[in-house]
Amino acid sequence: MTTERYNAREAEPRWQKIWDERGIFRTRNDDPRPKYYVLEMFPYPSGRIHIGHGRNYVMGDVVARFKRMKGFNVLHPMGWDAFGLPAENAAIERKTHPGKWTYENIATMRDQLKLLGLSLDWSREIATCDPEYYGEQQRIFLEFLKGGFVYRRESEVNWDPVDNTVLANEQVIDGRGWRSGALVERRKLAQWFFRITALAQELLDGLDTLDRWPDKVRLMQRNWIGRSEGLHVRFALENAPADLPREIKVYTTRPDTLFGASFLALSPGHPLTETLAAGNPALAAFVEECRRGGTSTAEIETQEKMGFDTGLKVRHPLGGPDLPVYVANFVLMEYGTGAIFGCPAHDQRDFDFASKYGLPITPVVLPPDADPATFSVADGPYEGDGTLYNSRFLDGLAVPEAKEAVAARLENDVLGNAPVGERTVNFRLRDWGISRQRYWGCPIPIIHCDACGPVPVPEDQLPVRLPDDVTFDQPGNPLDRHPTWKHVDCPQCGAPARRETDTMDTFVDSSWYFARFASEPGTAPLQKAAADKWLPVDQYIGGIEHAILHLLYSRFFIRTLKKLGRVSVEEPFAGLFTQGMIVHETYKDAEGRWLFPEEVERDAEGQPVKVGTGEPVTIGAPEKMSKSKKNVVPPEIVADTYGVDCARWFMLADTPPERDSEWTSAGIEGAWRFVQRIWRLVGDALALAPEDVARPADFGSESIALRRAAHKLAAQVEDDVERLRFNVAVARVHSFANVFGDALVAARKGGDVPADLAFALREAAAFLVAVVAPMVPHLAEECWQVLGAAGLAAEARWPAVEPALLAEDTVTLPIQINGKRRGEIVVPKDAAPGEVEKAVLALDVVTQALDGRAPKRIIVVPQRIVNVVA
RNA sequence: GCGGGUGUGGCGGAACUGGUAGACGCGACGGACUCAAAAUCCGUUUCUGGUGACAGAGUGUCGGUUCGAGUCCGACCACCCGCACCA
Repeated sequence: MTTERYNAREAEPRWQKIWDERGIFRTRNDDPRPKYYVLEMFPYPSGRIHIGHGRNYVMGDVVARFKRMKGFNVLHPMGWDAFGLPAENAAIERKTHPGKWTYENIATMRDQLKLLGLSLDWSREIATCDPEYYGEQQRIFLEFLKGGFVYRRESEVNWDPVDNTVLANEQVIDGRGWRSGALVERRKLAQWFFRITALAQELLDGLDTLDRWPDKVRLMQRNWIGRSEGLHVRFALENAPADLPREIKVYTTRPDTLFGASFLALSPGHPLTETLAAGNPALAAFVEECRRGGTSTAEIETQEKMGFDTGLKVRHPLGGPDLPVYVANFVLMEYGTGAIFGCPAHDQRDFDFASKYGLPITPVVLPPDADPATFSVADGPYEGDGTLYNSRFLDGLAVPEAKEAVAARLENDVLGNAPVGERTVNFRLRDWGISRQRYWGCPIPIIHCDACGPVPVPEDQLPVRLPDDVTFDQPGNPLDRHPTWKHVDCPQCGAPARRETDTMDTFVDSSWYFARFASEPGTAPLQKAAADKWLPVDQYIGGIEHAILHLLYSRFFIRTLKKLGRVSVEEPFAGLFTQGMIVHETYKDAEGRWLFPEEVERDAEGQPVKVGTGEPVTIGAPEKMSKSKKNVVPPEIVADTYGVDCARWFMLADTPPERDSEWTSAGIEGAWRFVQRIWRLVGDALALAPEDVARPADFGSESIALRRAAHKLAAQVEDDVERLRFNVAVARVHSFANVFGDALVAARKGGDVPADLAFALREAAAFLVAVVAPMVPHLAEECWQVLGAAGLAAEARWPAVEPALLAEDTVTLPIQINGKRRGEIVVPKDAAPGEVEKAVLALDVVTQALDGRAPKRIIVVPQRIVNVVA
């Protein structure tokens, strides 16, 4: 059989052009079919993509194409997360404009994505740096402001004193500015915040409804939100001067350990600390020392507990001894009330602190089965459950009961004119600071007036556009030093005022873009009807690195938009999938310089050497593809040598999609062989059954066997793709190809092909092509055409499976003797267990094993297995 | 430190709610076709012993539940990820 090779390089652009010309991936909102919204996290236009970026787009594309075949009206859009710092860096380094750089990158990357043959509706493409998009975002900001979801307060930033600029956290390396190398300072600036904490409980509860999210991501969000239940306890200050407050409020989740308290500690940022420090240079110096303490994780981890005794004392609320008040470096201002009581016997941090400063360590919780006479915490605190002792009225109570007893008691005690204790729910989640002292972002639509304060930009003046005439030759924010941009009159009183020069965190841009895709091109960016039609996204696909921030912010955004009546859904993403990365070996030459994969070849002995020079090359472990390590594969090279269908097939095969997958030349060659094999199988089938045949009434056994395999394939792959188990789907296609290939060999040997077999062969070919169409769409079109099928494979329906062909009438049961497999037996599918038992006992292996004795027991699991216990 | 996950041939990995471990692919080896090569096709490929039919062992380690465990339970080891002084 001679069939010409499938020429991907020629076919792929041809079919892409046809798809494009016929606009078959354009989605209409008035299409009456049920909707399905597939979305891959949109990319940042950083320059060029490599093949590693392609994996999630290909996965999403398989889902999109599959769902179209299943009869859904599919929305599968693409856009650009186009604001952000790299554009400003590029502007500085290349003396270009961030917008120009960004749009050039978008053009390049759009072409690269198109090369992959993705079934995207490009008519809905957006870039977040488009004034139409960010103008709507400014409108949303003002609505949030009106609704009480935005506020302004002082907050610390990283300040580079040499470059005179604010640094993002990732620009601070070992406490120094990444560009200047100067020691970074903490400075307070007035900044805008989204009140995400107001929705903390809702966002937590909502996780329970997201049953198509990975448990891992839900857990990460749950921990991030960090709900805890505890008590606010007000401690009365004993010997405080008149100008100080009368009390200190602490938050605790362990009120049961109150009798074990030996000190109170304030955060260095606590208002009382600041008041005290104002009159106490030694304390002021201590606070300063705490503040200098590094911000990096390693530094915090190793930082020693430090305290400063204020000399103040507080009264114990339950009548215990008075407690000293310290300022301590390990107490966070941002969590709880910024003040704690320390119980060294039952908390590691308090234990460390008390040990260092010689404070009493009194155990009050006795572990189960411990002897109160001998139990000691000298070696370390006990943080587990147990029974209270050394605790007066709490003695003998279990920890939860003791918590309850203290809460009940303190709620009724009064200090001043309020209860001493108050039950509180606390969250780790902080409000979302969105102010960025940057140019390339969405301007915050506010005008600052000396008389009126911050005033919203009036609706008819939106969008507040970024000025184009900016320079990056000096440090700092170009918006701030622009000669005219920020000087405007106050919309309220008309007096000269200043624009807000901060722009929004780019996480704001990505918190609603999926809603923008819902409205048709050329219409308002956020339309309720359109958003309600399409949201939530049915299948969202992206990297695990966005498990918390992007996904949590988007959830917050959609919930808030719902409260403001802009959308009707509460959750943006009904289904979430986090795909693994593509990794690749790394190569270094003798001087330790990184090499591109195409610069490396194998010499006669199979040793890796540098192309041309033959010098030896060291191969490093597979790592995430990255420009800096040069272990990248450009999509163009793959497309030219093998075709993108091979790349798509490779990215779906073998490795489960949630795991990292290694790109290898052997792997892509295997994909290439299989793509050719499908083409050959279809050609061979057509050679044997050139004419379209009507469905015969009866089928011979070979035809039935082949049809069974084909129908089973369609049913199984459907199930696999629904569950995003692409690697398993690929394996099933391979298996079927083996069965199909055998059937073709047999048919060729058999001489004339009868009508029933001809039908079965053509059907098998059509099923195979349809089933692989979502994965290798160009090849599928080519096969579809030679099969003479109507229309495009991209518009075909998923094969209709005949249930009768899936049902087997006999079943092969393995026979175990004492749990070891010793044979098998073929029985009718619905054979009665008694019948099976009788047949099994007659088997040679069984009679030999029993040797005349009666079996102790026989377990017959219908349609599964038989186990004879001898 | 806390939380979560993973561990199966030379490699990537299959195995539905406890029921034939190793599907499928890669690699390797042998063979066919060919003047030769490429391509393609066929066969073998968990380990150990045996020419062989076959026997034994085997899913990180140790133990348990069960007629039966990769799957469930307990303890441990290794690696990966997230959070990290959150009171």
